[in-house]
Amino acid sequence: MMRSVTVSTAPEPERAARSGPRRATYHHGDLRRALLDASTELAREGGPDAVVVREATRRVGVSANAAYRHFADRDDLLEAVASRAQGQAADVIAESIAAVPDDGVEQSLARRRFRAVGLGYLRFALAEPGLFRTAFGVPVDLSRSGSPEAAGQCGRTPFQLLSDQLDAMVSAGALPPEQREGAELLAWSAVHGFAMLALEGPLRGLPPEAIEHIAPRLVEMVDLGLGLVESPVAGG
Amino acid sequence: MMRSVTVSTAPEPERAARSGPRRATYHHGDLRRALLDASTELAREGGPDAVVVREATRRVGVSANAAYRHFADRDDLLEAVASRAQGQAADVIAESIAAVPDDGVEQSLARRRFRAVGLGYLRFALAEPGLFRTAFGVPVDLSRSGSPEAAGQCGRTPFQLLSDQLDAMVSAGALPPEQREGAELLAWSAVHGFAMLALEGPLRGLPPEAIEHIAPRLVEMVDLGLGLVESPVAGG
DNA sequence: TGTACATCAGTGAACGCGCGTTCACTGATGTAC
DNA sequence: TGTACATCAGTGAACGCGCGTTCACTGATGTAC
Repeated sequence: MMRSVTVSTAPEPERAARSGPRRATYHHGDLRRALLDASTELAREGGPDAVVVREATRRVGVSANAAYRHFADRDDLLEAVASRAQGQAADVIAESIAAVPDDGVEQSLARRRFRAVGLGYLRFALAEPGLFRTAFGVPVDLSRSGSPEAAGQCGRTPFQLLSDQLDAMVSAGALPPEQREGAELLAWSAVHGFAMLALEGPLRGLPPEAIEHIAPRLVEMVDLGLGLVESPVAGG
Repeated sequence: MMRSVTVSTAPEPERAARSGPRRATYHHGDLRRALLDASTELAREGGPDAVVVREATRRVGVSANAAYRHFADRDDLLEAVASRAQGQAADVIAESIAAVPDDGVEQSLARRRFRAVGLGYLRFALAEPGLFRTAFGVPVDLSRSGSPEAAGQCGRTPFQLLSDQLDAMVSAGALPPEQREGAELLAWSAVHGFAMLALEGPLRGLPPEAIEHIAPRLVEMVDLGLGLVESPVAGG
């Protein structure tokens, strides 16, 4: 249930311009987009470290310095790729939410949709490890987690989708309002940590079955634990 | 409560040999250890990527290739540093567990000790971000999470400490035995994810107060959620 | 205790790599008149 | 519709950097006799 996810790297009809290493015309036409496409593919293949100006320009068939007409520096390019990757994650999550069948019970529906956010997040992480690490591993602060650049075709960012479902949980009475604040971070931490441990951490060698077995337990733990959290405990 | 942690980088009395950039004698005496010390310091300052053979040898005052008498290659060195860093994490966690006061109620004690594992993990992560990322970000499989090299002075690895406390929870009746299997991964994921989001992910900008506020809620969520997890839900 | 010699643990120089970025440049485009 | 010219979007070459790693070497050490 967590394998066959297709994430289109370049949904735009711009591929023609990238087909050959040599362009017909001196001017490229849409170099910014082409570089972004190529860089996204690099991220997909090898994560954030694989986003390399020279390689991206090489793939597009353009001189290395041409990139600097469109991006201030490598970091600028990388951030653009990260935003895009977040958008793709958002679409997988949105799809996961939309796939939840409506059983007519509001509270149950809210719960299952909430869990679908986590499962979608993990599905994306495991299907596109490189993009995932680029989307959520590159240090970009929370403020950008709500910016339009990081939104998918669904119009929302992953963080927003999570917030939406938490709000819905409260509305449906599945989560006490006093537990709502900061709940994003608690939920996000759990799935993010699992993804990181499984992708580049000590769990890297874990067989896919084990991962698929754990994922639903993890989101269940969050779902159930979230509503029970009391006032912060002093000391530790 | 989560700030003043002192982690000694080189607990051994070998510092004398490293004092000057030039040794008195041609032979170093304990170059392997010295390189490990220097590399650990590099990791402490800049994470795994900062572990660089040339810089380590430079700091020790030895030619770059001398390192290859003691480590097969850079990766070999990095793995040794990662194991050491895991050991240091283990000691912080062990300390955190030991600091839990005994109130005479077995179940409560087990719970608070279990939470102390998570809080200790986060304390280490925030106090020593570079070492943390080296310890748990470098892809080393789970098998090594139980190896002696990754143990601290307390004799246990972080993973083992976590397992120990989960076992104690079951013994104390704080965790149903049928939920015990795989519980390490659920708990670990939550704190690991929070640490990663806060250290190099989108939460990087989060103020320390926010982090200290969330940490106890997070481990509480895990503690409470863990015991409630039912049989895996199909579909999603 | 003295010495020959194998072995160990360093050195210095170099290789090849790929990177980000800057420089002065030129070909293509589009707009004003 | 034709043309002059500013602007835009590329090029080619180069700089400087730091890295991991290998080579042939030599100084220091310790052991057998």
